[in-house]
Amino acid sequence: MRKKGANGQESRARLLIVAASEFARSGYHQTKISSIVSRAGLTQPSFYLYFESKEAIFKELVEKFRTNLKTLIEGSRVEGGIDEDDVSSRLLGVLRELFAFLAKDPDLTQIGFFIGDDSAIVKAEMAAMLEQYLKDEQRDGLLDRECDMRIVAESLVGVIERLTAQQLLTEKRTSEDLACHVVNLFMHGIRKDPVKGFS
Amino acid sequence: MRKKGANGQESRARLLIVAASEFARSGYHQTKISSIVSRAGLTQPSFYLYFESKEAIFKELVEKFRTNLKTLIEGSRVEGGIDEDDVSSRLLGVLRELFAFLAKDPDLTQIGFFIGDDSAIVKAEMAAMLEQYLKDEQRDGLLDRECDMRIVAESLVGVIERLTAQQLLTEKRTSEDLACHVVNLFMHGIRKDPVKGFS
Amino acid sequence: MRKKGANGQESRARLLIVAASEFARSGYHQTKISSIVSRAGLTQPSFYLYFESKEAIFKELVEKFRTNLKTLIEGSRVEGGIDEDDVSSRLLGVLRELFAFLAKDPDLTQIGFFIGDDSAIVKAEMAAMLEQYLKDEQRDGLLDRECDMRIVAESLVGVIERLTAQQLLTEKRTSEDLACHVVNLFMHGIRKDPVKGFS
Amino acid sequence: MRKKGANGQESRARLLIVAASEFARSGYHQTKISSIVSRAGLTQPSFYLYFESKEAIFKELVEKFRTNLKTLIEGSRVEGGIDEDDVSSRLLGVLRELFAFLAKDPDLTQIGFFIGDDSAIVKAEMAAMLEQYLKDEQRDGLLDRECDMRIVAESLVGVIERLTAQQLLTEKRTSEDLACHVVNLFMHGIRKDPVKGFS
DNA sequence: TATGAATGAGTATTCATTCAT
DNA sequence: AATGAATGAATACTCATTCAT
Repeated sequence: MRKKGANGQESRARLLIVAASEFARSGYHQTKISSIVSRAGLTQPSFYLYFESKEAIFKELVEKFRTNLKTLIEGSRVEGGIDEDDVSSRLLGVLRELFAFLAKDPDLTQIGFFIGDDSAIVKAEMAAMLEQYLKDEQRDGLLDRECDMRIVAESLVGVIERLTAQQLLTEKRTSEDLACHVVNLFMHGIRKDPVKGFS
Repeated sequence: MRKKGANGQESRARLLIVAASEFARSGYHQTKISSIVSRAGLTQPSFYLYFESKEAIFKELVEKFRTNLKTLIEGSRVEGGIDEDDVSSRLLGVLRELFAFLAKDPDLTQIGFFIGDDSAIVKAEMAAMLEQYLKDEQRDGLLDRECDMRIVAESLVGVIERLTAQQLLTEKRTSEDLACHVVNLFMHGIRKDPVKGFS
Repeated sequence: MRKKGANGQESRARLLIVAASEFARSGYHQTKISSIVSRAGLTQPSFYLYFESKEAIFKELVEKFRTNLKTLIEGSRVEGGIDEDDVSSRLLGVLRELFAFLAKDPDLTQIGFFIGDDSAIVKAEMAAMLEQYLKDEQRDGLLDRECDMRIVAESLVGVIERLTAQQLLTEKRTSEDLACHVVNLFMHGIRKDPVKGFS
Repeated sequence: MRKKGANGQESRARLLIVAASEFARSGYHQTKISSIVSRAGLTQPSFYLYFESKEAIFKELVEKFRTNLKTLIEGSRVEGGIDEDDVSSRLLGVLRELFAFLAKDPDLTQIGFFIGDDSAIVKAEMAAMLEQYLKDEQRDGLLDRECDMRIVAESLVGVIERLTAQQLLTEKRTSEDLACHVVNLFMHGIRKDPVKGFS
């Protein structure tokens, strides 16, 4: 039987969870230490037992998001893309994983992908990664030679960004669902009568 | 001969311009009244001669953006879409106008489209408008029946959002250029060998 | 007719005076901004209208003391020492001026000579100055060749320091009085039967 | 074999030593309990096992200094002054002992003689003691009748104070050396051609 | 039209100290 | 003898806003 808060790591974890929720809802500046600690059942000085400053806990959350994302990307390079023998399937795999990742911890996604100052960097890295992927497929003759993959990659990031915020985090659509739609859109466009692969 | 700053409307206008620039660069909370007035060559009390509060001037800027946008959209319904007899051309017209609008006053775009709390509403309205347009074309048999135009419209907004922030406001690409690329992407996708109309 | 506090420079001056008094009585860390402003009839934010920080106002006071002292020393080199034709008289002149200076603004003396981190430097400079003066007189054959003027100068500073704190600032003795005693002590010592010049 | 720190008296002693070092270096207010205990290899609650408060441990150190000093003075009355048959030798003995005492435990000297609020009292007592001694010699006709021994004693304390801080604690001079210089200075002054006894 | 002067309300951070184990 | 966890109380500093002129 354990006393309330007798375990420091538990308190630290609670603070992280509550802080993520507060930052996600109100942003960095609006979020006050006092509300974090009160929701975590602690007092202000206790906060400084576990984190150097407000900035420190925020950075830790951002870093957590970025690390998770990096892990995902590195893992998917090896595993995700290779076993599929079809361009669309490969792209679908990539997007499915991305959306699934972004849906897993909404607060963290909000912070790392939308609120944090680093979110611009995160998206730039994501764009660069996608651009590389698209150019590889293009070089293999599997995608349209005429396309400017720079623009396509940026567009893809924009789509992911918006659908995540509007459909995924609001739970209107599943990551599976969104991935399919985006692949179709990007592969065939919306002209009449295209040959469909997924729907 | 007029005393320095003796014209109130001039001071008010200067404050609006400087405030737009500050808000665009630093966001709402980071921007201090003190820096706005000092850049405008006034003192703090003078600010309150023209605006009720910090929030008021910000809202006025946001409102200006929204009004401009509404004007654009209403104007383009009558004029823009009708004279073209080709779907792609019509979409191109719409996007060209949108990007041109977003490029015209970068500070205002930053505020109304990215910073303000209302930017979510603006984008939602834009998505709704585009969805309606796309559904109209779809009903006329000019676009793929299978497409979920809700998702397509949201994606289009995402693309506009990101390309505006990354390419348009940074002056890497022109609005014309971006409009072409987006139309191609959305009309044909990136599959190999699509029939192109614009590039 | 002037409203209370309508003059900014007056408020600033009042803050400086009150702060000097508080710092002198309680030291740097014990002195709170809140007590300074309340004694000056202002509120906390007003303090920051005139001074960057608590450290800044303290430094300004220290600097004021050091500047005053420097002015005194430079002035006395030209004027004070030259017209007297007797070693004792010259030393008396120097000490009289020093004590008079230290007695003039007790709070400032307390801060610059005893409390501030720089007080060590001030005293070291004073010791160096005195050492130079003594060595000059010694070179001219007017003081004992055997004396280590380094030690004498340090001792003199120690004496000034203590007599200032114990006798001068407590108003038990005048600067005139103290200067005489110190000159006698340093010139003749306390042995029986020395030839006296001042008493 | 003894467990690490299992001996309470050892921990207490360690705390005293570390605290003395910290207080001496940084002063009372700058010194934090947290740094004392961490340097002593303990935790904060353990501190309160041995001392009531921060003030308590500081006072204990001050008291230790004062007790040591009192012991010295009482001892020297009996021993130091009597066997010498020369005024200068007796004063030399007193100063030698004082400087030696002040040099023995620099941290403690720093605290008891310079930092603690009581240091003023300590010095006042020292001044009183010296004044008494000087007046005794004066009454016996061994020192100049004209001298105000109050001032001389205060001066002596000032000299001791400064030379201790500048020369003794910085190890530039030995206590023996300083005692000689001070005796010479106070006995003969710095006039040309005095009869010397020590140099 | 403009401003010099002033402030109310708020917020992150620090540190000595204690409780339960 | 020792500690992990927690806190009460205090303080420097910021900023939007107002008053009297």
